[in-house]
Amino acid sequence: MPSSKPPSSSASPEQPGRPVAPEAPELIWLRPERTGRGPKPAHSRDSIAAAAITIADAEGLDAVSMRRVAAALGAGTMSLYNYVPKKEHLLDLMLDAACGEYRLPAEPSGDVRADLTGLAHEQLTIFRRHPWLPGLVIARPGIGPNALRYTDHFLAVTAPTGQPGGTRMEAMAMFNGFICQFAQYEQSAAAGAKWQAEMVGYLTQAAMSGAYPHLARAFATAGPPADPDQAFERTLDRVVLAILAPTR
Amino acid sequence: MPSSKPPSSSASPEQPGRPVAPEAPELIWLRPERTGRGPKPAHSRDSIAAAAITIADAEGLDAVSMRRVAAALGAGTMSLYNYVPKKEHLLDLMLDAACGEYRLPAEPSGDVRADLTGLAHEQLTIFRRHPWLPGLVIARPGIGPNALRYTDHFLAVTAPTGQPGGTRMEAMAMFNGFICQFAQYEQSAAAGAKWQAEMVGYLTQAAMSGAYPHLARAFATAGPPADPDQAFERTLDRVVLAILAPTR
DNA sequence: CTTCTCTAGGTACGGCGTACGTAGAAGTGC
DNA sequence: GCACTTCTACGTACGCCGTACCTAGAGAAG
Repeated sequence: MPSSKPPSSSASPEQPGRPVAPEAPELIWLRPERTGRGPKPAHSRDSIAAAAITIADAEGLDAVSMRRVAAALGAGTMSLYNYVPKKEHLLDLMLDAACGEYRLPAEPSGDVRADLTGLAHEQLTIFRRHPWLPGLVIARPGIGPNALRYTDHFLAVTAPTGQPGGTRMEAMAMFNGFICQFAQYEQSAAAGAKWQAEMVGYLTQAAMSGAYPHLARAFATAGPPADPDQAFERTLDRVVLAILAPTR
Repeated sequence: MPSSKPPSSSASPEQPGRPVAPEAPELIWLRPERTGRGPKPAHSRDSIAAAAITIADAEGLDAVSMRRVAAALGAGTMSLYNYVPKKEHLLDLMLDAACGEYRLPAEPSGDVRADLTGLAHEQLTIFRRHPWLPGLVIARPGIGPNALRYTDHFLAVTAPTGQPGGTRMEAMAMFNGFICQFAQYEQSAAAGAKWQAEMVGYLTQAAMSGAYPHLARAFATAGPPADPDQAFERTLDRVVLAILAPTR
């Protein structure tokens, strides 16, 4: 990072007499964390993200409110807005901080299939540690420095396929989407036995009603509830296969 | 639907002297819409869902609040709670009502690949009509009668693969997940030119910083912005391929 | 007819995101 | 050194949210 200025925005000349903020960028990653003027901030983006993640891990994403996070930091509610102009940005910080937990090898091994499988397991591990994370990954682009490091790694891993960059980005979206979905399914399964039982009862009733013959057959021919880990491996295999397949 | 009672819940004998609700089911589809006693309701689940969908289409899912929906129906806020015990259930109704928009052929053609491709396009069309829908589909199981009709159809379409029911359900999750993700990406792209420009600027800056060499190379070798429709077809092809592939 | 259940709807509570204003700390330019 | 500028901290307040709880009254069941 040689220059501290965001590349000088040559588009709007900016009248010199107007000291007002030129238009603060919407993207939090374009806002400098510190400008150097004024009193030293008592907190950092990292500590804020860490506090928010602690709350989310313990009580879910809904429990993460500006008030809660500020209180956890020992700050006044509105002080938080000096660091995080909108709550949306707080989620961005959480997402990127979580992406910082990836343990990525410096170089891909060259075995694309093995690298992707390993990456998927790493991702699932992190998702299990932070149950709220899949929801964020699905909802937001994921663009902070740590997320970019992940993206870069994925591109490195898939480079041997010879596919163009855009295609590999699409593949990454598919890959991430699958893992998010699996993690969320796993959570909802673990969530409530009572709710689960209710749903199973409802579904079998629906299947037996005759209105959904194929669903009924699928239920009838289903064996034991199927090990989730096996289902993950099985479907991951197919996703990787789709990624490795040559583009039509 | 021969019996109006949810299959008699043989588990809890239910003391006859207690007139209190036995434990209302959490699942809205297990609650009868009408019991027959008392005054006739002024609204129906369908009309409520329709009102909510109208609001969501026009102003986004965040604009759908119990107050807004009730007002749109000309009802008092709290009256809505007679039909929809929790807001969560309102979302369930919306999701299922939207699933009712599928135009599904009575029988699959037998060409699995063609059927899946057609289904994907139908789904994308509906998602484009209801931008809030992918978010719901990703977040919730989708279990109402119309959603089950969709599930049944998917199982029918994929029956010729000879895969067991569970595997085909996993395939459906992958299939839906991909289309949701694409639809959401499409929306965010269409959302704001200014935000878009900001992000492109940030990303190119990041790529040029040297910290993300593979990302930089992908940027450098990228041609024109790539037609989204083509990207959809391309990735859909791979998803279908993954679905058709034999399980390891 | 009596009784009991259901519906409509108002009021109120606690929590949310955040606009706005004030007070004071820490750098900058003369 | 000093005024000026710019930043931080934080309290107050507004409008919205989901929804618990309560009162009336409609209408089927006995």
